[in-house]
Amino acid sequence: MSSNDLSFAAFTGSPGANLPALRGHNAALVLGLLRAAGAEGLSRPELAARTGLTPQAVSKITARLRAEGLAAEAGRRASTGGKPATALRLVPGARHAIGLHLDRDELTAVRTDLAGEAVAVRRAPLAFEAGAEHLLATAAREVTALRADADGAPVLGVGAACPGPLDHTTGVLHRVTGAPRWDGFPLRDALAERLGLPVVLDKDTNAAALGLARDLPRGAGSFGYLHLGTGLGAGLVLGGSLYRGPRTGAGEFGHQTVQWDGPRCGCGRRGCIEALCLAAVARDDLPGAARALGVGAANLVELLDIDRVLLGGRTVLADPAPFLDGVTEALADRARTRGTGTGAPVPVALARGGPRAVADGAAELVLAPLFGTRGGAGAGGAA
Amino acid sequence: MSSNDLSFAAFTGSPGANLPALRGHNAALVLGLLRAAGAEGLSRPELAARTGLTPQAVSKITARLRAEGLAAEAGRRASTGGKPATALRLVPGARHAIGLHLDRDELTAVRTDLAGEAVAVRRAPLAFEAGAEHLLATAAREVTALRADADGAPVLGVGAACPGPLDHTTGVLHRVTGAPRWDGFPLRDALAERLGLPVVLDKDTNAAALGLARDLPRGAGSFGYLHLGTGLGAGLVLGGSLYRGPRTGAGEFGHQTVQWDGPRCGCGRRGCIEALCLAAVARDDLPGAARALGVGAANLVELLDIDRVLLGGRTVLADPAPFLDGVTEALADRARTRGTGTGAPVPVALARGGPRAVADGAAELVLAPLFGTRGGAGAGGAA
DNA sequence: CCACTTAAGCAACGCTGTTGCCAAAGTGCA
DNA sequence: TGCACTTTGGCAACAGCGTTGCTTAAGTGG
Repeated sequence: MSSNDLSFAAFTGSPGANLPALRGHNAALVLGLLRAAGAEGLSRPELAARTGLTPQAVSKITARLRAEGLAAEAGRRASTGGKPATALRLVPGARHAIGLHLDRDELTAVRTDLAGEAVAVRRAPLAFEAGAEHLLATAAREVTALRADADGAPVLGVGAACPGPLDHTTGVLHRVTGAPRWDGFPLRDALAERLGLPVVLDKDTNAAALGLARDLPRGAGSFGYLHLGTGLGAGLVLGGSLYRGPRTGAGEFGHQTVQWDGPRCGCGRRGCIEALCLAAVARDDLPGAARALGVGAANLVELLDIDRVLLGGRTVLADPAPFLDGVTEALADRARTRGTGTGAPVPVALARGGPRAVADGAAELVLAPLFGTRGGAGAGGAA
Repeated sequence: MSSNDLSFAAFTGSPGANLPALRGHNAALVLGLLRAAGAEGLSRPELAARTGLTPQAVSKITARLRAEGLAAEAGRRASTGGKPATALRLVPGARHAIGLHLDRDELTAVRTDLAGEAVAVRRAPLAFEAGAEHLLATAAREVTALRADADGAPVLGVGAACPGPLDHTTGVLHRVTGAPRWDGFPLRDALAERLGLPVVLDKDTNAAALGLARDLPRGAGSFGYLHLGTGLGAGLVLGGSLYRGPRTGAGEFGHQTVQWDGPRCGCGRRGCIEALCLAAVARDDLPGAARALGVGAANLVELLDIDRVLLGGRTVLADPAPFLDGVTEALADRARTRGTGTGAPVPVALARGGPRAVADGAAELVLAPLFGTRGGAGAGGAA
């Protein structure tokens, strides 16, 4: 449909690889390294060393990227005994992406550059339960406003994030809690038609985790993003890429049992971490809520050998300290008693982006394919 | 080191892809499809459809595979209105692999063909705590015996599986429970030198899970393999490939908290699922043990959106029915209360292979790279 | 018997990264 | 100041990948 001449969607779809796929893979790889390097950029020899490609291949690839306007030269490096190298950097403004966070009561829309930095932000009230027309109209209005300011740089597409459950691959909503009429609604296609742009849909927690994964080295590193808002969910980044599970159902962190003879949860079972956590929040016992969260975080770290735990969501952002302390303590306790690996406890931090983490991450749904960041091992096929 | 002329380790190491990597990728892909197709094989047009490659490319690739002796023609298909297609199949006997299960009190060694089917099995008593020389000597004796019977087909290497924790990437053991002297021992390299073959080392649960992953369609499908023996561990297959975590620490299923005010576990914390489960086994309350296992399985399914749960390990194999029933019931209960996705409960089954599951899987550690089966997203890099 | 369909290989081709070579542009020692 | 050395990076020729175009083989069906 849309005029996206960047055919970088390497190794997508069918598993067989041909020359265009090879080219796209390497181009995305180089572009991803340039993005991670930031304004200082990377020299051709450095790119060659990191990719394993020959310097000559890197020269050809970067020449193509420069011709497309995606990369540019950025000064010279100090000499190391020979001709000084030319640094190459990403041209962030060459393309833009739009991220939409469709929350229950508010829409947040951002326009970001290629680096993923937000260059424009808009907010609007939203009543998710009010139905499709209201949502589509609001989204269209905000996206149009964001596009009006763009300085000619093409907008690649729109990433949309909303509370789950939903199916990322088809872009269809399932039973959104508190809004049963949305069940089965093809939100992705509806948005794409209304906005006239390609749309990618995902859960809010997944989008946020994908955005946070920008800080990781390529293809490595893992973390769990725990999101405590009106509910409790998680986004999992394993081996450098977002793990969605076959039905976009991964990250249902809130209904794990941590006290099997505990109080009954809304879901019908007992001792769910979400019930324990939210009950503590309701009685203003934030350390208690953090303890419950910490038990779940420890289970997560233990099961998936995760490097890092990041916290976010409205409830956490309103008063981060007790949550950070409580979860840190739970993981330190785990490190003391078990001491797997180095014995150093897994670090806990507040997720970058604050209240904009989900919207920023939603834009990343569009950008990630350009940089070869696999946003989802396990799409789960038929047959 | 060893003369492995099959350079199919495509896209290994450095992320940059070149023509040999492309070729290796496609060759492994085709070989993997042929393996999955079994004795009936697959025709060239079918391979083309499944890979997305052109029929001509498939012809070239399969011609190379036939020249190497890895594939062969296998009769004709019925005509569909034109020239009948020729079926191609894997030649299972073209190469062999050896799998070693180094358990605390017993060694199981298998020699398998390319299809992963065991063609020879040996067992020997083993005292893991007796130290390196005893272990290496026993392993060398059994491997030599297995190789003696091989009918000239090259043995690609040895996969070795033992109780964790250990580091798959370096092949070094950590603190094996009950045998502290093993801490830091480079078992993989010691075995490789003694046996004169390439060796891959992994946790027993990971090996078993990798072996079981053979039954999945390529690149899709996920399951958790729960192994209840002297301890309780798990192997995770996500998106069709084994997930080890950055430090080979994933799958530490036993020390997840499911009753945070429960009885104290050997690890120092409270309410670990392993403690609850083994205590129930000790008092011959298998349904109780199964219930504890079921709670953990439900947490796992919920968190990772897993397709299937497989059970194994000595304790389960000794009397499978109560465990299958208990875990099935726990997952059915979860499906009733939550009903994520289709609402159908996640199926539970006994892991294929029985007492040989780990040894068979260990051989798969050697075979998997030939077929492009990614045995471990997230090897975790430095920097 | 002949038109049609499907399978599979040969030959030419475009394009990938690679290799060999050389000019450019620095450093560092005499 | 000058010369040897190192490093960068482009040009040109090349090997090898899957692709395209065409031909032959081998069936089905009216």
